[in-house]
Amino acid sequence: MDDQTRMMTGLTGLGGLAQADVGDPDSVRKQQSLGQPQQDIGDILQQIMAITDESLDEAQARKHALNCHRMKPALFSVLCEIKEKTVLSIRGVQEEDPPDPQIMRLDNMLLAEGVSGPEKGGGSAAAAAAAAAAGGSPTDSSIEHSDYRAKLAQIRQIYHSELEKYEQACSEFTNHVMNLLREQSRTRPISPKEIERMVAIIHRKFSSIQMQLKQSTCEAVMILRSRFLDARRKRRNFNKQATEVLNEYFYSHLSNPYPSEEAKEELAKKCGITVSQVSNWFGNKRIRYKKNIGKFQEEANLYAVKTAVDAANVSAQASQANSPATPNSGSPGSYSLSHTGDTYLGLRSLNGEGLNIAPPLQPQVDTLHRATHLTGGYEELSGSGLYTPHRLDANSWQDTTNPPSVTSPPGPPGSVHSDTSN
DNA sequence: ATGCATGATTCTAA
DNA sequence: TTAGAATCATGCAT
Repeated sequence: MDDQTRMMTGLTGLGGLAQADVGDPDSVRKQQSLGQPQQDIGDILQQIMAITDESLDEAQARKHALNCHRMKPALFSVLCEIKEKTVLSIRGVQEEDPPDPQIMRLDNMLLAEGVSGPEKGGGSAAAAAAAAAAGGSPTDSSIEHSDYRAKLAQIRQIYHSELEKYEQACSEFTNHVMNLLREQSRTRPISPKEIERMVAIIHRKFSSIQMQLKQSTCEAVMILRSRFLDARRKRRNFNKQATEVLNEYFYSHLSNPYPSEEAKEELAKKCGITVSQVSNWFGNKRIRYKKNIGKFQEEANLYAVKTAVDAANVSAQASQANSPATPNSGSPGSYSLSHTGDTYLGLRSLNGEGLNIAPPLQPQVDTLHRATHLTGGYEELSGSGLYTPHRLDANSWQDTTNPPSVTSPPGPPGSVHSDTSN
């Protein structure tokens, strides 16, 4: 502060000199003549030296005298006006900038991710949904989810503490500058508008720092998301029960393994997975089955027998109950929703003789048929009158590249069951 | 470490 | 939009 005061005093001293010269026609003339300027500069330097020799009290007194000069406010106000009209008006045009779209984007994103919003915001809910959609067993996903939330909370905490720091630093700096300018406004013309502008400039500088913080926070969240919620990374095998349910459906609908939306929903519910996962599973299953029927033969046999037994049990129960109701209603292996007729129609159209089977029975029939052929057993079932032992070549979905029927697999030795029914 | 199994994604065609 | 096909990335058994 001492230096400043001294400097200002020095400046006022110079100002005093200048003022002494103003309006003196002689001085102008003097400067025009050669040799005179050096003389003046010498004088000024001498005076400066004299100022530095002044005591602090003297300087203070001079400053005070200047501050109390009756013309000072008027003079400063005029000078401020001139300043406004010249320098500041040039800059003023570009100063009223609209809210930065970049920072708005970042804000929105942080809000969506639950970083900048309320504590238990939509971000974690979105994360939960994403984690659930990513699949895996519920336990696993909940573990992953809590881990994800912990990390997100960490990011959030860092973000907020940094933001607070920036805001504090910003307000501190602003206050400091404002005080400084107010102090200086006593010794040089500074309009309140100018202070305002200075504050705005400071805020802009700090907001650009804030943007960097927001940007890096967004990046951190993105990385976290991709690491924790990227489904590919998080692939978990479905549990045994789910796979069993899906396989059961697949092999019992082998002639047309395209579950309807309702069936998919039911399967998803049963397996504790999403509908899209069911779709993925069937997509993968169909293509892999088709590519290598031989490899899936054993599995097909297994599920065929299993479903056939179930079906037989259900039929037996139904007949025992002497009820005309649909035989598979309420059975664990039944998918009544899916029997909307597509398979049935397919069977009818492809089987020249026409089948006299009610649609809900078709899967069991399908399975029974296959079981009969594949295992060489269950002949008693095939002759039960429920089913006519013609191979129903309804599984045309396999036709494109491979021999069509499950009952006549191309590869495996030992299973030379040619489709005699054809 | 390696190879196979498997769920998910992406691209294409219908 | 959906299924098929290819591919990726991970899980798991060896």
